Amino acid sequence: MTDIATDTEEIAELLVYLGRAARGTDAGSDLTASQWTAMRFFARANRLSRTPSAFASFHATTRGTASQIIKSLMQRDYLVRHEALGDRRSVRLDLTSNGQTVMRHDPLRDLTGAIDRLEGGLRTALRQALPALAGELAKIRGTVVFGTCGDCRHFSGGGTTSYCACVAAEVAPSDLGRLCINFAANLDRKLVLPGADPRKTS
Amino acid sequence: MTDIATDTEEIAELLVYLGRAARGTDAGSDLTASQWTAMRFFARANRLSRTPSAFASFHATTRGTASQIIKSLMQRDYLVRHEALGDRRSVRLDLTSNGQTVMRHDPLRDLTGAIDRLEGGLRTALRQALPALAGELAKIRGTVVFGTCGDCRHFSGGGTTSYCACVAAEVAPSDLGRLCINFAANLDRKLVLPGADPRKTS
DNA sequence: CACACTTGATTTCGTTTCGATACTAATATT
DNA sequence: AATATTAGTATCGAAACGAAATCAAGTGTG
Repeated sequence: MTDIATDTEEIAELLVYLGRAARGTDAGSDLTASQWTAMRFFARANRLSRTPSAFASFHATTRGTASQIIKSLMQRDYLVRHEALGDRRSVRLDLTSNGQTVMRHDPLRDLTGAIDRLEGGLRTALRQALPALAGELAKIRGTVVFGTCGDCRHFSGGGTTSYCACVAAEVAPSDLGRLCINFAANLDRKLVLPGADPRKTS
Repeated sequence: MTDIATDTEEIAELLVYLGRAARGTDAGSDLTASQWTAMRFFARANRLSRTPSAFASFHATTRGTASQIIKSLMQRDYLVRHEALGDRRSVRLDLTSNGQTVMRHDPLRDLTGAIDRLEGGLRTALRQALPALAGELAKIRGTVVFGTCGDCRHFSGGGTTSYCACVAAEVAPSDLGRLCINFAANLDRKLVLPGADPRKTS
C-alpha cells in the first residue's frame, strides 16, 4: 500500500510546481523571477531584516548572488541603499517609489487571486500547514526560517502594546506584520490563526 | 481590514519559498535544481508525456532550455532517448538504471518527510488545495496543467478496467498514477479524496 | 495535389543566476 | 593588541534562461 507515499510525493511536487509557476517572470514583465522575489522580500521584511544577508537566507542562495540581484534593482531605481543605524557594515534596502509602483504588477497576484478564491477551510489549512512545513524544512536543512511577529516566540502583544523580547523594544506598528529574520516559532501558539475563534483552537 | 489580503500574501510567499527551498540543490548533490526537477518529471510522467515539450510545459520554460537540461542528463547517463511510436519527430525519455539509483538521493525527500509528519487533516487539505491552485493558475496563465488519471475527466476506471477516453485505449497499470500532459480536471469529482467519503469512486 | 501553417526538437546568442572563492572593512572575542 | 567572525562586494566559470533561428515531420485548406 504505497498510497500515502505517492500522495505525499504528489503534494511535494505540486508545491515545487506551484512555487515555480507563480514566482515566475512571464508576460513580458520587466523583472526576472529572482528580482521579483527580492522586491517582494524587501517590501515585506521589517526594518531590521531588509539586508542583503537576510535576503540571501530567504532566497536560499549565497550573499554574492544576493548582492548581484540587489545591484540590478538599484540600477533600475527600484531599491535604495541606506546605512544601517548601529552597525556601520550593515546596509538597509528600501523600495523607491518606482519600486512600489512596479509591485502593482507583481505576477504573484495571479496566485493570491487563486488563493482568495479557495474555500475558506482550505485557506485556513494552508495558513497552518505551510509554516509548519517551512519550519520542518529549515530544521532539517539547518537554515533560518522567516516569520511574522504574530507567530513569534519573542513577541508579546496585547491590545495596545507590542513588545519584542529579541530586540528588547517596542515593535513599530508598520513592522508588525512583516517578515523578521529573528523569527522563532512559537510552538504553543501555532494553532491560533487570525480570523479563527480566538479561544478555541480547532 | 487588510487581514485577509495579508494572510493570502503570506500563503503565496510561503508557497514560493517552500518550492524554492525544497526543489533545491544544496548539500553538494551532483545535480542542479532544474536537473532534479527534470529527473522527477521523467520518473513520474506516463509514457505519452515523457517528452521534451511536455517537460518544458511542466517546468514553465522554453523547449530550448528543456533540451539543454535533458542533454546534460543524457551525458551523465541518467536519461536515455527513445524514438516515439506514432510521430517520428517526437522523442521519449526514460530513466536509466543510473538515473533510478540517483533518485534515491532526491533532496525533495526532506519535504516529503515533513509532509508525512503533518497532521492528517492538514495533509488532506493540501491534497485538495494545491491541485485547485494549480488549475486556477493554469487557467489564468493559459498554460497546461498536469495531473494523474484519478483526477482526470478522460478517465473512467472501475475495479478492473482503466479506460482513457483521450487516447481511446486502456491505461497500462504502470501508467495509472503518473503525470499526464492530456490531463483535464474532473470538476465534478474534484472534492472526493482518498480516505474521504467513498461514495462512488473507490 | 500543392501550399501554408503548425508542432517537436535542437542549436545558438546574450543575459542572468548560481555556487564558490577571494577580498575589504567593521565588529566581536580572546 | 591579536585573532576571529560577520556584512557586503567582486570575480570566475558553469548553468539556466528567453528569444530567435533552424530543420524535420505532421496537419490543414484551397
